[in-house]
Parts: sequence; structure tokens; C-alpha cells
Amino acid sequence: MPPRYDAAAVEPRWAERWLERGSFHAQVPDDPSEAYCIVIPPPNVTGRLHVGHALGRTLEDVLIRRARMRGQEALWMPGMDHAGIATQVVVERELRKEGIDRRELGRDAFVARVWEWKERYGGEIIGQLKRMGASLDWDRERFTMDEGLVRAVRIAFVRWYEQGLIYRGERLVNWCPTDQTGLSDSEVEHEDVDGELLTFRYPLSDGSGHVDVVTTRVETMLGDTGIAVHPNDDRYRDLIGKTVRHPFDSRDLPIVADEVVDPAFGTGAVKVTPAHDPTDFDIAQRTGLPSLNVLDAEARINEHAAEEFYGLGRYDARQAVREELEKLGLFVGVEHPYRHSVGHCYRCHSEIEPWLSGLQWFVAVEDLKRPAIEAARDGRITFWPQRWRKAYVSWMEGLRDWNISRQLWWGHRIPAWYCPDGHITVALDDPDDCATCGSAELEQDPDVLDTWFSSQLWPFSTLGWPDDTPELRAFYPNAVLVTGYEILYLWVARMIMSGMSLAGDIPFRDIVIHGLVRDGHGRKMSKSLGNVIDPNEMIDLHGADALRFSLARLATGGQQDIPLSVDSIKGGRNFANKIWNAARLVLQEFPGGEPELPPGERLTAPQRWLLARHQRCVAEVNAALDAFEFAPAAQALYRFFWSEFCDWGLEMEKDRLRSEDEAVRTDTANALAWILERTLRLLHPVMPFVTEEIWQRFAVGETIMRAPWPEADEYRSHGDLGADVEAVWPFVEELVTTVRRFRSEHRIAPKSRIEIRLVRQEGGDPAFGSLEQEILTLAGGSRIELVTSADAAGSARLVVQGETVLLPVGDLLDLDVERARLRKRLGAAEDERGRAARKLANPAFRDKAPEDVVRAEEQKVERFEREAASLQERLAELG
RNA sequence: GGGCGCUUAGCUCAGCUGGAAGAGCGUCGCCCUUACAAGGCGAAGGUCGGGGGUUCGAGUCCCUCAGCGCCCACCA
Repeated sequence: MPPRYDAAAVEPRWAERWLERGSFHAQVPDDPSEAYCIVIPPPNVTGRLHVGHALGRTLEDVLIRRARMRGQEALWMPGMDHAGIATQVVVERELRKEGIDRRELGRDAFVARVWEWKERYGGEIIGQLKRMGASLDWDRERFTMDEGLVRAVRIAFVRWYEQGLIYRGERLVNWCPTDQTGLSDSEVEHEDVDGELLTFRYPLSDGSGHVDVVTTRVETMLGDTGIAVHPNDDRYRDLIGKTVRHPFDSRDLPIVADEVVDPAFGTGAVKVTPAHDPTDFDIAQRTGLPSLNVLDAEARINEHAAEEFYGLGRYDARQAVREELEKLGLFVGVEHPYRHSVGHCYRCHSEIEPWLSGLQWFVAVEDLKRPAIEAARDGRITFWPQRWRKAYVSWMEGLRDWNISRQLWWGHRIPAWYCPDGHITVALDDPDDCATCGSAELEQDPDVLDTWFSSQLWPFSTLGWPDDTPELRAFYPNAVLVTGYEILYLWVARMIMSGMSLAGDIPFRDIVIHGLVRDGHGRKMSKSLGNVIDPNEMIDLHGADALRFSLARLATGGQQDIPLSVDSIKGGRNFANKIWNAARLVLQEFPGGEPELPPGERLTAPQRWLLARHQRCVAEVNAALDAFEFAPAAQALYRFFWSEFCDWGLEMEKDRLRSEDEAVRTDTANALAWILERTLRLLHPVMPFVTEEIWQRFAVGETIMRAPWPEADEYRSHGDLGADVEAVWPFVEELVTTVRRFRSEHRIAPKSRIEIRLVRQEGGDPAFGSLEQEILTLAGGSRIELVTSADAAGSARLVVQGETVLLPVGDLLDLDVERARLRKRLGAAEDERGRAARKLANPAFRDKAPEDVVRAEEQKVERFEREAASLQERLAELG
């Protein structure tokens, strides 16, 4: 074994071997309680693994690998999402480079090109997942547009349509003029921008006056069809029913009353543009105002508007309309900058144009959301951390119908056909004739479904739904869903609704929400900042284990975001190297094979102590993972392995490991190997590669992946074995540290050994138990003597847990340093004593605090009093 | 306009049901001690954002103020 762990050599080998051996494949268990399933949030085919993916996949793999080691059939379902808009845009861009517009190509040829592209470049992320060691069951890989899922989507659509949950209607949609499609409300991102709030004037048709209105998008006045005021607004009450005249095309616009108008905002009169504003659309619905759509699909002014503005883009039109108003003397004023919220496309970031784009398909959510809210409320579904439940519930309560039509070519085409008479046929299989009139002239709806319509089915469609497959029976509901909060609404909420409605049960029992990965200073990673951490590069540099461990260690539930720096990944690499080297030490003496823990009476004190600490680590890791707290689990592993096993345990056992006495040597090697092997299993879900590589030398099984997971119960007795050592451990640890500190302060060479004398308390056992030899090893001592206080003269004096320790170091003692050291200690001891004494002086404290707390304070006073006295005596001695 | 989160050591963060302030990184000093210098040992560094309250006791619970961040929302 080389002294440096070489992740680059080890990891690819195991990544390949695990796949060859089918180690990630899950069988369908007979007993459903043995089934454990997580579905991967399907990454976009266009995607590449970024650190956010790496985080989520690491957490999932930790859960899956642990479940697998616990003997469950752990299925981690892999797959990808066809990602409608995202993919179409990428391929369109490719085509444009070749000088081709998709419309020239035609729909079928374009879709064929996308498939071609998908086969060639899509799924880069899969290779990255494999490098990460993600134990996905690749035999079951799915794609949201594969044959089975196409069928699932159709059935879902048809079933909801028949239940009246899917309907077609004319509504305003969130239109992206760049991507040329409508979007659901969740796909619109609102951002504050500096715009202007412009006031202009509509003259009354009868010439008796005018009405002023305010707007941030003055070009939409071309599509105004009315003016709305609050019914109780005295300023305008008399105008209701009158009309104003449109300055550009002389239309007469009625003045109507509507409650939504806020008299306190602007002028209290609202221009109504039903075709380009959701609020106005609603007002028009209530008041019967007509709609006038003045924008085309690219957000240019169309032929419905006044002639002089034809063909202008929306921003040019904004300027042009304003200038015209100024010329006509109708411009009143402008507030600039005016900060207000504007919707943007979540894919391309263009400003969204609310737009009346004809008939669209919608999912009616009212009946779907009720059970989905209930499931979160009654605990069938649990959110981790819990606060997300509230966010989910309140979002669900405000949820409005979901627009599922997308004016794209890449995606699941809507299974609805129209005959010339306008009858709608919705069918599972492509129909030959109209279900209403029998006409054979059918045309399928040109639109496709929202990408999220198919991904909402993912937890059950991948398992074979709608068929009643063994997989579906065993693995549905899934155990856990792990995802970032950014798609809680876009995806998670919809899976719950569709799962309960279509698959008849909640899709998963636990939802683990993790934060967004940011750079080491909490900034968003972006190319322009140059702070992007590419998981691939990190794996090249430090290994997948290093990346995984670092991510797990940072994955705390409390905070919203997760700061990741190259340095923190380096920490993970160092840890892998530490594990490697500890194994190297043990393996120098351990011959390989399965270690056998020597019987209790043959275990040394440090070994028993290590067992107790190992037991504690097992309990901590399990408790943390049961609560989906990955950072504390990683922390517990790190502390146990590095501080306890290596820094204290191995240092104490090193000599015995190389003992002349073969029996001692064998027992020590076995005991350490045993603990190490169990710890490797605990570490394995987080750091699969290095643990597998080392484990191969210990155990007899084929892979650590199936080695039994250490459970807290089975180790409880080991804590008892170490109880005697634990009792003296605080003293031992402080003694060693205190002597080391003394040596460091006095610059005593590491090689020189010093005698340690403990002033024996009357009649007591030595406070260090049986750890005499270990103390000498750790503190660099030559021997330990038990003495009486009469022997104190001439020695340096330390106080450990109130006990006096003498170090007869003779000339090595620098008197100035020693006086300074003693004064510092004395000061600290007096502070401590004072603090405890003050507490005790408070009668209320003695009265009301629990007995053991009071006793602890009393002991503290005693102890620091003794320490102070002892140090003072010595100081006096030194003069 | 609602809602949520954060504010603890130079940096990034842990601190469960309230009982003597922690980690990693960074800094300083000493060590290449035959597992590991990607290491070991030791050290320095904190009025736990401000104010008020509850309590014998508050980083921890309550109120309030301030700053930062996020989510949701049809004030044109």
C-alpha cells in the first residue's frame, strides 16, 4: 500500500467492477417491507452534472447504500427527463448554426433531429453519475419519453380528462416571446426591475373632461378596451357608464366599476387591457369588456392596433406610444425609476408577456390539492427539515389551475384531436374518427404537454404504472425523495397530487429538502464570477469520495444554502488519505481476512475504550441518518475516526501492535482490524471507493456493499466493556494534554522523556486506571510515580482535574516561563472558582436548581480551590 | 403585502428538549517520532447582531429593533 491514497487509480476500477458485477441491481423482494426505493430526480438530457446534482445524488446514495447494507432491496431508479423547452432550445440553436430554422425543417424532421441529438450528446450526466459512484440500478434506466412513459402520460391525461380534471379553456397565458411558448405560473420567475410608472390621459368621448391612468407598460394601451374604477370612488362615480375615446383609433372605451381597483393607487382609474394583463382579464370577464390582442407571438404590435405602430417590438412600441401621447398632449407625467416586479422566463430569462393565445389545456387543481395537503398535514408525508411542510401547504392552498399546453414540438403531444365541427376526441390510442360525429377528418392538437406533466408521474411510471407490476407493488410508495427546494413546487407538489390521484397512494413517505450549493463565501456560482466548482474537475483533482464526504459534511438542514469551496473538498481528500493510512498501519500486522474480536478479558483498556467510542459513533450515525441529518453523521464519523481512532487509539496501541509477544501482537491486530472493518462499513455509504478498496483486505465477502450495516443495538455491550476506561478518561486526556502543553511551553525536546509524579489522594486508586503505559507513550514520560505531597519541592507543578502532578524536570525548567505559566493557570482557576462560588452564594440557586447541578458547582469550587492553593504554593516557592 | 431563514473565533459553519462556548480551514510555535507533512503536538482568537423580558440560570425560550438572504402575491 503506497503512503498516499491514490483515488484516481482506485475509483475508476471499482466504478467499473461494481457495474460488471451488477452490484447496484435490486431484485423485487417477496416481502414488501424489504423494499426501499428512491427515484432520481431525472436530470435534463441536455444537462451536465453540477455540484447541486452532486449534492443531491450523494445524499441519495448514502441512503440507498445504507438501506442495501441493512439487507433491504434498495432500488435507486435512474433516468432522464426530456426537458421540453430546454432541449428544444439547444437543438434549435444547433440548427441555427447550420442556417436552418426549425419551421423550414418541419415538425417530424425536427423531432427526429432532437432524438438524434439526444442519442448522441444527451446523458453526459450518466457518465458523471457513474464516476461519482452513484449506485443507481442502470438495468432499469428510464426516459420520460420512452415507450412505457409515453403510455403512462397518455393514460394519465385521458383519465384526468374523463374525470373532468383536465379541460380546455381560453385564458391569459404567461407567454415567452423568445421560446415562443406559454408557461405555467411556476415557471415564471418574478424579479424587481427599475421601470417607469407613466401617467397619461384619456379624453372622455363627450368632450366633458378626461380620465388619467397610470401604467408601467404604456404600449399595452393599444389594446385597452375599457377603464375601471372602484364603485365607491367619489371622484369617478359619475363617470361610470360613460366612455373615453382612444386617441389612436377612436374606439370608445367604457368606464366600468370593479372592486379590485385600489382607489389609493395611482389615479384610482385603471386602464383595462384584457388580452395583456391577468388582472384586466379578470375585470373584463366580470364586466363584459371585450379583449383586444395587440401583440403577436414575438411580442410585436400586430394589425389589431393603430396602424402607425404595426410591427414594432414591444420596447420600441413603448417608446413610440409615449412620444405620440406627448405630441397629443395626453402625456401627464412619469415616475422614474419605478421599482416593480416583472415576470421572467425560467429558462431564457426573457420578460414574460401575459398573452391571450387561444385555447389551452389546464389541469383543475381544486380536487387534486386537497388530499395532497392532507397527506402532509396528517404525517403520511414528512418534510425534512419540517419547516418546508408549511411552505408546501401554504403554496398548495393558493394554487391555481395548471396550464399544461406548450407551444413546442419536443415533448408529449397532447392526445386530443379535433374534427372540422370542433368536437374534441381525447383518446389513449390515436383515433381514426371523431368520437362525437364520426368524422374521419381529425387533426391532433399541435401542442405538447408541460415537461412537468410527465415528470410528475416519475415515482410510479418508472415502476411500470399503469400496469400492476411487481415493481410497482413492492417499491411504491417510494421511501424518500431528495431534492433542492427550488423544485418543491414545480415538481414535488405535483408528484404528490398525481401520485395520490393516479397511483392511489402518496408517492413517498419522506421528503428531504437540501439547500443550494454556493461558493465558499456563500455567493451563487456563476461563470462570470469564476467561482464555479465543476464536480468532474474536483473528482479529477481529489476523488469522488472527497467530493462526496465534503458535500455530506456541509449538508446541514438549518441553513438555506451550502457553501462549498475547493478547500473543503481538500478536507475530504485528506480524510480519505487518513483512512487509507490508518488501514496501512493496521494491515502491517494484520494478515488479512475477517478480523476476530478477542474476548473481553483479553482486550486492553484502550481497546475497550475504542469499542465504547465506536459504539457511540454507530449510535450517532444511525440517529443522524434516521433524521436525514447528513452533516452530523459525517461529523460523527470524522471525529471518531480521526480524533479517537487515530490520534488517541492507534497512538496508544501502536507499541502493542509491534510487540515481541506474538499473542499480544495478534490480539491487538485483530482488535484494531475489527474496529476498523466495522468503521469502514459505517463510512461506506459516504465514501464508497476508499472503503471498498480497504475492505477487500479484511473481509471475506465479495463487496462491502452487502456487508451488514452496523446497528446501534448490537454494539451497546461494547460501550459497557469500555465503561471502566471511560470513567478515568477525562483525567487521562487532561493529564496527557497538560504535560504536552508544559513540554511545549518549556521547549522540552520531544525525544527527552520526563518522569511524571502524581500526588496520591489519601487512600484513593490512581486516577488514571490501568492506562499507565499509555500515558507515558502519549505524554513522552519515562515513568509514573505515586508520591506524597512532601515530595513536591523542586518539581514543576501541574494540576489536572484538581489533582496535583509533579514533573521533576530539573534544569529544563525555565523559571520565568514557569512563573508566567503558573500565574495564568492560577488566574483561570480563580475565575472558575469565583464563578461557581457566586452561583452557590445565591440562595435561590441552591433552592431551585436540581440537586446534581448544585453538587457539580460545589465540586467545582472545591476542585479549583485546591488547584489555586497548589499553584499559589508553588509560586511562593519560586519567589 | 404576506411568509420563511440567517446574524456564534479572521473565513465557512455546528451547537438536540435552557445548566462551565465547539469543528474545519486560516494564523503562530515546535516536530520529516518507521501509518499518514494531504501528518503529529501545542497555542492564540468569541461582551454568541442591539435592546428588553421569562428563569436560580439564556447562544438556547418570549417580545422588539437592525442588517442580510430567500419564497410566495393579479397594486395597474
